[in-house]
Order: sequence, then structure tokens, then C-alpha cells
Amino acid sequence: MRKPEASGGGEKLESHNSANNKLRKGLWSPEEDDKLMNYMLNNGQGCWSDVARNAGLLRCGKSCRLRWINYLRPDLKRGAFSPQEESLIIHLHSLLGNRWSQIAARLPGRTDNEIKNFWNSTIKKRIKSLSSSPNTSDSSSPKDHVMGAGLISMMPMMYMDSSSSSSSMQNMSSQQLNHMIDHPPSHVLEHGALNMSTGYDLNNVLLPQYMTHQIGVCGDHSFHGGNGIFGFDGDLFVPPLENVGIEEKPESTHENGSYKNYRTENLARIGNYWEVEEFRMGEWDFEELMKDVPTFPLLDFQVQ
DNA sequence: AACGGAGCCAACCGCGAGTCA
DNA sequence: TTGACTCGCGGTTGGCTCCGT
Repeated sequence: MRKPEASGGGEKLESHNSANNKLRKGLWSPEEDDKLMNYMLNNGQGCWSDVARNAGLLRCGKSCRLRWINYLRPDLKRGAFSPQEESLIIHLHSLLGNRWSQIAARLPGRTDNEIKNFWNSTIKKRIKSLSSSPNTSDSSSPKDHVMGAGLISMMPMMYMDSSSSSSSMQNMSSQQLNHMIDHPPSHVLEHGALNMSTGYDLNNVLLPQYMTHQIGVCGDHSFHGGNGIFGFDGDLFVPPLENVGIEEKPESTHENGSYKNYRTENLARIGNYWEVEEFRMGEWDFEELMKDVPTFPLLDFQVQ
């Protein structure tokens, strides 16, 4: 947190304005929040520097925008991330990398800043701590199929080429691991860890393990039954992205289309977790998938 | 009770992209 | 085409809170 201060700065160009010497920085006071909230509710969003001026705030437009988006917006969801949201973030991060705004757009009520902070603190820390766990080298270990051990075996492997070995992952320094977590190799972003047709061995550890953990993460939290984020209906596993707005595509499109739905053959329950004993993967072309990204439905507050 | 370290998270910063005159 | 300006994004900072000693 930053202490409120009455210094200039903020937006580059606004700093040219001598009046900006009075611009406030740092934490927002309740009075400022009230002013901005009232203005936004009455007038809607316009030019942010006008918002700042017209609302009677001694803030730069940029600061007003940030405050509105990250804190005052009425549709914001408060509180801790649910297991489903956590799983979705991990999944989306594996697809999108550090594109927090795009990830946030698929989590109603959550902001990019919130997700970024959550990732950098909670998830990254968890991944790191688990990476030092001796269990993570044995992908066949049952421990690997439950929440916790799953995250680390999932994340780095998603970023690995199938020719890489899990043991080489273990030899990575934490710095290297950090960098890889933050910056997935380009081949992952370009071709996608989910591009089943290019070099990812679907029949062994990589994706089965990943999918297992998606399930494991959810545990009893509404996964089974199809009402959760990761809907599960009969033996058809619905890819999470579909549930957050990707144009639905028929299952039979794998020849010319972009992907085919996952299909689980058998689910085995291990304690509170579900494990996929065997399932098949269809094709899911990442580039095709990403073509849809800009066309995802906007959240309500974005459509104005 | 006091202290210090670690973690969290609100907010800032710099940059690139888009728009318009 | 160019420059001024705004917007939005991702990375980073640093103050507050929590927790262990």
C-alpha cells in the first residue's frame, strides 16, 4: 500500500500540466471513492481525465480508471478465489501466458490485477514449493493425482516439449523455474500445450496428468454433475474455455476444425478426488483457438 | 509484549497501441 | 504522415498485516 501523497506525476502527459502539482497519489480515501462512484453511476465512463476533473477529484485519469476497475466497479466479486476459479486461472494461464486482462475477461467479477496478484503470490509460490517436493519426479505416484502435488507436475510439464524429461525439470534452478512459469516457451504459446497434434505425447504423462489435476483440484466442488466451471456430463469432459465463452464447436470437427472434446473413459474416485484412469484426447489447435480470443463475449460492464 | 520477516495486494510506472486532428 | 493525446496492459513497488520467535 502507498501512503496518500499530494505530489504530481501519474500520466506522462498530464504531468505537464502545472495543476497536476496538486494531484494526489497513493491510497484512495472514502470520500474520493464516493465521488468517483457517484460520478460513474450518474454519468458513466467517458474520457478518464474528464472523469477525474468533473468528479472533482485531484487524481489523474489513469488513477481513476484503475480505482474504478479494480475496486469500485459494482460487479466485482469479493473474497478468496474458489477452487474452480483457481483451476480456471491455471488452465487459462497455460493457454494465454501472462495475459492477465484476457484471463480476467473469462472470470466474471475478477480483475486482471487481482488475478495477477493471486498468481504471483499464491499459485506461483505453491508451484515453487511443490517443485522442490521429491514426489514430483514420480509422475506415476498416486500423490501426483491430488491437489497440491498436481500443480507442480502440471504446470512445468505443460510447458515442456514431450522430448524433455521430468528429471531435467527437477534440475532447474528456482530462477529458471520462475522464468518458465512467467514466460512459457514460445512453442507453447504458438502451438499450445493443448495442441494435441504437435509433439505432445498424449498417451503418457503430460496431459493425462494435467487433466487429472483439473479434476483433482475441483474435488467435490461441483465438478461432478456439470454445474461447476468444469462441467462434467456423462463421459464427456467439457473443456473449460467453452464454459467461459469460446464459441462452441461440434465434437466432430477434429478433421478440419480446431479441436475435439476430451472424452473420459473411466473415472476413478480416490478419496475426495477424481482420477481419470484412461481417456482420449482429440485435437485442439491452439492457433485456431486463439483466433476466437478477441471475439469472446464481453462482460456486462464492458458492454456499454 | 515487542520485534522482524514474509506475504499480500493496492496502486504506480512505463510502454505500446489506437484515435484523431 | 505526424504529433498529441488517451487508454489499457503487464511489471513492479512498497506499505500494511499476519505470524512466528
